[in-house]
Amino acid sequence: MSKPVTLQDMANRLGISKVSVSKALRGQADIGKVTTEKVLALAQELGYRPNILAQKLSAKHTRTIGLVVPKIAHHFLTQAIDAIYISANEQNYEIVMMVSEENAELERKHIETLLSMRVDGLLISVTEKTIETDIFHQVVDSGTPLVFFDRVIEGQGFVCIRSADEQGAADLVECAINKGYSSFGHIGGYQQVSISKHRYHGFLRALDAHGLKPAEKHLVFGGFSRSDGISGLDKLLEQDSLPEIIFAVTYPVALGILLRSRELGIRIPGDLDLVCFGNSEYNNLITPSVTGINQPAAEIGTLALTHLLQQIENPEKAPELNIIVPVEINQGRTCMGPGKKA
Amino acid sequence: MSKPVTLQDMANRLGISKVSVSKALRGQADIGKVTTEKVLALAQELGYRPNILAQKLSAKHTRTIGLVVPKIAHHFLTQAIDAIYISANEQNYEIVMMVSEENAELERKHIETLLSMRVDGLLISVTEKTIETDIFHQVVDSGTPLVFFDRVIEGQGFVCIRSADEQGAADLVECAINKGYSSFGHIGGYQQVSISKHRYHGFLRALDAHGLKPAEKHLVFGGFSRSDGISGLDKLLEQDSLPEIIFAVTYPVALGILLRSRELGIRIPGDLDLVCFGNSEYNNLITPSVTGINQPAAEIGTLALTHLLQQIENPEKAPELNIIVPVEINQGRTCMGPGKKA
DNA sequence: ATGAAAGCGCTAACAG
DNA sequence: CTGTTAGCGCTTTCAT
Repeated sequence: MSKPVTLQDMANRLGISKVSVSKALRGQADIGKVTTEKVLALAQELGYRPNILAQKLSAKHTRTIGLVVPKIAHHFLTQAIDAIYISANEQNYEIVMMVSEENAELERKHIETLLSMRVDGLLISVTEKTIETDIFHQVVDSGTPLVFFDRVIEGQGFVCIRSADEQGAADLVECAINKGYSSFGHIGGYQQVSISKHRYHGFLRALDAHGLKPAEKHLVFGGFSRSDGISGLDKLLEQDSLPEIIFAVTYPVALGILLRSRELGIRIPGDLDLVCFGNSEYNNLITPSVTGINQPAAEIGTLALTHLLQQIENPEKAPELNIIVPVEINQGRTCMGPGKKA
Repeated sequence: MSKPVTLQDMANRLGISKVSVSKALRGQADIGKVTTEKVLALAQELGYRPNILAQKLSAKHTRTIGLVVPKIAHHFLTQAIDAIYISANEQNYEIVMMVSEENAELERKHIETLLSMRVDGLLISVTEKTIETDIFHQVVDSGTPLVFFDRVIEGQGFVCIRSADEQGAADLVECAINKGYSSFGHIGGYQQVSISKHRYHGFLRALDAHGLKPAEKHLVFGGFSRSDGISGLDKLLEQDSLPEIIFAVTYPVALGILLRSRELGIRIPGDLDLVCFGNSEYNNLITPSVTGINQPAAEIGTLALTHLLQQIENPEKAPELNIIVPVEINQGRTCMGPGKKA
């Protein structure tokens, strides 16, 4: 209930000026040893805590970086966030994270707030519905460094760090082709989102390289979550036939497919096979484990932070940069070859 | 690169005082309609963003609450954090989250920082190693409302919101007893942490009620993560016999046990059965699904925030309060009765 | 309806 | 070595 102790309070008690107190506290060389010690002792005694708000207000930078993510209960993001927090802590930066809840308007609002907080830079993974990009340009134009990670916005001059979505998808599909599959379906994400587009393109590219083509009716597009996998499979089932194998845009979507197929008595693998982009720490405990892609989430998070800090310390405006981190296939049991059961 | 626009800048442009600008921006009634409109238009044009630091510095409260968690890649916490963020957003509060990484010193440092930021209140889930509690008392004594959730500190006058750890554990063990088990082991957490103690006590209570007692050699205590489950099972295996069933203190520990047993060719269920406190969204996809406890993570998070805000708005010092949210058993396939395979 | 003055707590610049 | 002055950007009196 008591008001926090201020520099002035301490100055009064010691009969010196608050500037001296401030200097002593920060160990500046130009203050007498005795004075410094007296100040330190009093600070200790009174439980003095500097007001960071005031410190930041009078400083040029805040050593705070804003982090905007679409959600946190998401395996990739959770890991990336974790890594970002840990490295920020090492570098003595604070993170202020805001959750956009896959809502583009909220995302915008959060960015405004973060700018109002005068963060030194912004780390953003966009929502699955983000279309307008003017706010991001505003950010950069106003001189605040910005780095996108995972869900990025490419071709507009930004710095982006992401998984090798297209290549990974292509490799995965190629791997399935080599096992003998020829009829592919895709349950994909909204096409305005970079990762959806890349993964879909990788899928098409690999098929094309083998003279294959997916049937229109075997393509479904929606969101990234389990429920989208469920509804995606339902949509596929409205058609007169199923593909041999489905490529799901995310791991949660694959799980949705798994769950729904189980409810409907469709055997995976066997009746229908499955690969997806992504993985989870639980995958090797799941039956069947899904054949998918490991994304280096922590690495991407750390890399994004590193590049952001670099921009912050190096105030020239960064040119467009696209860093694409390679991914690897994780062999599960949902892609064993056409018709084969695990 | 351009300096942010300030009230003064706008005042100069309009030839009025910055006070008027400030008032107009906030829609105070005592400013002329035309002036207000001119101000609003200019603000729009210039992309004015209030400096939140300055606003907070001159305000009594910051509408910011500090959140300290031991980690984020943890099913319960992820969900609780998510809920906290969402309700805070609804109430127009900002969350500043810091991750203590299960490190008591870092936890302390983060709390200091948060106090220095003049957060209006603190939400804390302690590390698995937190022993010293003086810092928490300092917080409360200094008049900053504090609410513990999940991993709480009881009996020291704090406000705590947690799952019914003891009752849940007792119910779970009771349920196993009713299925015919009589030989129980426990892979538990450090006993200074509230949830470890409660779950262990519930375990003992249920056994005791049926005249049962665990063998010393079947009790292992450590941390809360998968690796602790692995090493815990290894320790148990050094003994001359295994219990029929193990009660694991957390879901990750149970997974560790599952993984290790699989490596060693110990069948679960069958050779060894298993129950645990906790669950995950993947549990019904895992083989075998673990019989465990559903914790209302979102509810606990929201409740914690609600109580904190209540304290913030109601400045009397809150008396000790322990809210215990009931949990429920989730039937999996690792506790089907002694000797039965799933 | 508008603004001058003072203050939030701290730091940088410059004197003494 | 220590202190004065000024300023960070905003809000709250309190006059006018």
